[in-house]
Order: sequence, then C-alpha cells, then structure tokens
Amino acid sequence: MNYKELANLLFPDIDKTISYYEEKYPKRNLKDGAKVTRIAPSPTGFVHIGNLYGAFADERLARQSGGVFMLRIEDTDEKRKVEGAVKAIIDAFEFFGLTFDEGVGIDGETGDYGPYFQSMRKDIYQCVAKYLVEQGRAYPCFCTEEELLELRKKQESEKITTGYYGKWARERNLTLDEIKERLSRNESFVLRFKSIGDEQNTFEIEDAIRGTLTLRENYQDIVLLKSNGIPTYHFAHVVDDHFMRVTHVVRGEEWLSTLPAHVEMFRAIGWDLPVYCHTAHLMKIENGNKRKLSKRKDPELGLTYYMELGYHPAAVREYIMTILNSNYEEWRMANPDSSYEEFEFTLEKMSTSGAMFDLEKLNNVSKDVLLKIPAEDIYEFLLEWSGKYKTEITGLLEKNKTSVIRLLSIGREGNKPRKDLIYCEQIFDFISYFFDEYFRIADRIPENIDEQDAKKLLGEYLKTYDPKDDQNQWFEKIRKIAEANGYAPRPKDYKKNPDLYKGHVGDVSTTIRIALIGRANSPDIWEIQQIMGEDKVRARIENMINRIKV
RNA sequence: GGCCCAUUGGUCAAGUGGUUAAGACAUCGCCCUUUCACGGCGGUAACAGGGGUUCGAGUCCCCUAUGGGUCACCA
Repeated sequence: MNYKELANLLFPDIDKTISYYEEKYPKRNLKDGAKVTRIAPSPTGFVHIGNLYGAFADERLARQSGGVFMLRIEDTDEKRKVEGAVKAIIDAFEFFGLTFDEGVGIDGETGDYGPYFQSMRKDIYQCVAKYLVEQGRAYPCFCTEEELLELRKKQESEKITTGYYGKWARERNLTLDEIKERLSRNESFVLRFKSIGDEQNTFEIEDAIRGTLTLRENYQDIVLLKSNGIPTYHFAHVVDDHFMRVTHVVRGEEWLSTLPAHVEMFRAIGWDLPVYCHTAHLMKIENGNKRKLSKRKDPELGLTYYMELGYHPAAVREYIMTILNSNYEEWRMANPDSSYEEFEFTLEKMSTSGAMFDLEKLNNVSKDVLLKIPAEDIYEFLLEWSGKYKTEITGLLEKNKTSVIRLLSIGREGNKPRKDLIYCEQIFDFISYFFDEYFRIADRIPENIDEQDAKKLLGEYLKTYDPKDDQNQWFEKIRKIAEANGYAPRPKDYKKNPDLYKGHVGDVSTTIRIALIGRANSPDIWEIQQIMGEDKVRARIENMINRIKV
C-alpha cells in the first residue's frame, strides 16, 4: 500500500504539514513549572456544579503557577449545540469568579493558539489525520451503521469484546484500488486509527491525582474523523491539547477508560503526553445509592439552581475549595481572613473517590462566608438577585434600603456574631416580617401564657413602651410587667420554683416578639424595634391585642 | 457481561508499616441566655468482609462484596 498516495487521495486540499503548525503554535514562553490548563465544555449551555469543581482545579493550577487558563469550546457534535450557550457558559463561570486568560470570550477570541472553537480547526485535525494516513496508522472505513450493528451482534453472540479491531477491522485491508473505487462512488467514510496495541498487554501511566494507573493497551480502531470530516472528542483532545500546549489535562474519571486510546494516538504521532489529572465524580444519593451527578437527571444541580436560590458565589467557591482539597478547611481555620488564592492548591490532595454533594455543608460554609461580607454588600447582592429572580420584592428592598441593611446587621458584630444569613431566598424570608406585605403571625404564643394574659401583657407593654429607651431600660420594663403579672423576672427563678410562677420573663418577651414579627424566634427585638420605628411597633402590638378575642 | 477506578463514623475526610484512628458538618447532652442563633464543654458514631506478608497492617499482596465509570461517526 502506498500510504502517501492514499493520504493525498483522502485529503487533497490539505497542503500544510505538522511542522507548519508546530511553528505556528510554538512552545509557550512561560517560566519553569507554569501550568497550562483548559476547560473544554460542549456548547449545551448547561454548567453544573461538577463542571465548576473541575474548572476551579484548572484555574488554581494555572494561576498559581503563573500559567495560562483557557476556554475552548468542544463543538464537534452538531446535536449538542444550543443557541446562546457559549455566553451562558462564560457568564456562569464568571459569576463564580472564574475568568479566562485565553480562548473563547464574549467579544471574540484572545490568544495565539486559536481558533478555540473546535469547529474552526478542521484543517488542523485533517493535517494530523493525513500524517497518520501517511504513516499507515489511519485508514478510511466505509462501513455503514447497519454493518457495524451486525458486527456487534455477531461479536455478542460469540461472547467476545465488541468493537472494530484486529481481524474484525475488515476495511483495514482495503487496497488502494478498492478505496479509489468506493470514493468514486461517493461512499461516505470515517477515518479510523489503526491500533497496534494488544488487549492482553498492560502499561503504567502516572496520573497526577490518582498515582500510578495500570491500564490495558488500546486495541480498538477508534474513529478519528467522522464522515463529515469533524474529529471525535478523542482525536480533537490529542491534537488540541498538543497544539495549544496544554500541560495538564484535568477531566472527569469517565475518560479513564479511553485514556489508552489517547496515549496510543500521542505515541503514534510522536508527541509528548500531557500530565493527566482525572478527577472523581461528585455524587448524589438517590434511593439509598450513590450516583454520578447527571445533568439530565439532576437539573437542580445546574449552576443556575444556586444562582436562583441566591447563594453567594464566594460561598459556593469556598465550599468547592473544601471538597477540592482535603486540607483546605484546616488551612481556612488557620487563615480565616485570607483569600482562597493564598491557599496552595495541590493535585495530590484531591480525592480519588466520589464525594457526595452536601447541601448542609454548603449552607454551613455559606454562613461563615457571608459573615465576612459587609451588610451593605449583602444588600447589594440581594438586590441584584431579586432583580433577576424575585422582581416582586425589588421595590420593597429599594424603598427600605437603610432598614434592610440594619436588619441584616443585627448581631453580626463582636466576637460571637450571629450567623443567620445563608442565601438570598432564605435571607429574604428571614427579614420578611419587616414588610407589612409579608408579615404574618406564624407561631403561637407560649403555652405558659393564656390569651387573656397575653392581651393584658401586651396592653401594659404598649403603655410603657418608649422608643427612646435604651436596651436595658426597655428590658427592665418588661421584667416589671412580667413580675407584676405572676411571671418570674428571671428564667432561673422559674426553674427553681416553677410552682411559684405562671412562667417567666422569656415567655413575656416571646409574646411581644410574636406580636412584632410573628415568630417565636428572631434576633434581638429591641434592635428590630429601633429599625421598625415607633408607629410600626405600636401598630403591630395593637393589631395583636385586637386579634385576641377574649 | 468485559475492562478500569474506588471503598475510614450519617456526610466531607486526616492517615504513606508502630496513633488512645485527627478535624469539620450533621446529631445528642450540658453550659451561656428574655427567644432563636452564636459561642464553650462533652457524648454517640468508622478502617466493607475474608485470607495472607510482617514482631506489628487502616496502611503492602490476593480473593470476595459493594459502589461508580466505560464499552458510539456524544462529549
């Protein structure tokens, strides 16, 4: 077989050689140890928390080492393309603080290693494909889908490994004349890799996360170019990551099974391998079983889910860092005020087994993160969020800016600050009592207090209420009212002698709290009252008195 | 089913042949306290199972089990 002739026959228009591209995309001039990473989503527009997890690893690796972090769009599959997806992807990553040094951007591409859309790189792939044909390592395969299906059935019935390989790879042996004839009939074909691997052999490869992997050699004649001339993921990965001079390929563990094929391709072309970093999947629990996060089955795990609930990007980022590197939490405790960028991220500290995504933990992390954000900023974030996802409250928030900020600030100072705020939806619920439109009596008055007493206590409270009282004066008045009505002025007194009292001052203050905010639990009511102002306070107490029909 | 990867409390996990097997979240109890939080103290709770190797195994090897991934002209 004259491979050279075959190559020219198959790719008559490809006149560039690999060395042309080697020169066009030279080794990057970066300092020693600089890592070049990329994320390479397909343009479905859907980004989920697992993508973010991987992207953070890429970003940290690159930025920490003075390298390059880029965005490449893997749009080799027409069926997966969604309108506006690229912008959605970029926006989502940017929301969580991820920006790119190179590659696809909102206003076009940046960088010298493009194009960064795979669909625009056809010539580059075909050039490498042509080279492989010349070397006798790739060949056209005219098999139809039906023929392939038939082959599979036969292999299944014989209980042998399915696929196109070895003696089953019939069209490996096509003569040049046969190929010419088929081409002249305009038969469509794919370009297959001619594997020289042996299923029985194993080889070792270092994975930066998992250590030494023992894998079987590839022996399948995988498809390099589809019949439309566009490469499969496998071939595109090899070509792009080489010419874009990517040093570290961070990707999910689903690629482990095709790694042998990628390795064989790199070797066949004569290129060095990148450092592979196969991350574990994030899992979820379903019916008691762990399961890979799936974008089809778990739309709630899309990034938009968190954006809609109003999780602060810094909180999501902080949580992801804790599952990304096992020593991050420890570092955080030692460096509570440092930026996550000061943490030294390492691949060795990444988990090799799939972590369950833990919403409880996210919430916990979020509380701590929000505590460090000034109330004014949280207000702005809340406003921005409502503008997108809860427009009906935007007006309220704007009208009551000062009050809202004060409400968000209650008890956040000092060395034992409250951690009430988690995410916007929850935050609004937390302060919603303030707005008459959302205020409602949700809890019952304490069981130690009957309705008649409640009415009386509230009446007396209203009489003595003076917004000018400081917190101590205010509470002393409540103590007096409590005592005068048979309630212990201190909870301890009641505990000691429960028979002497109907209840204690806490029961009285809870009654006032319910009248004011409708709930039995809340931050300090004196502070809330100062924010509400005298009129609103009096109105709510009076309303409660009137509600009680005794 | 073949192949590959994984397996320490409910969850995230430290651990690289000798530890009373860390820590965090959750949970429970107590303390603080006008409620709830916050905070403090304490508790319950784990090396999937079985064989080896070794003076000694969570750590190394083998088998089994379980979970996951993958077996496309999808990525």
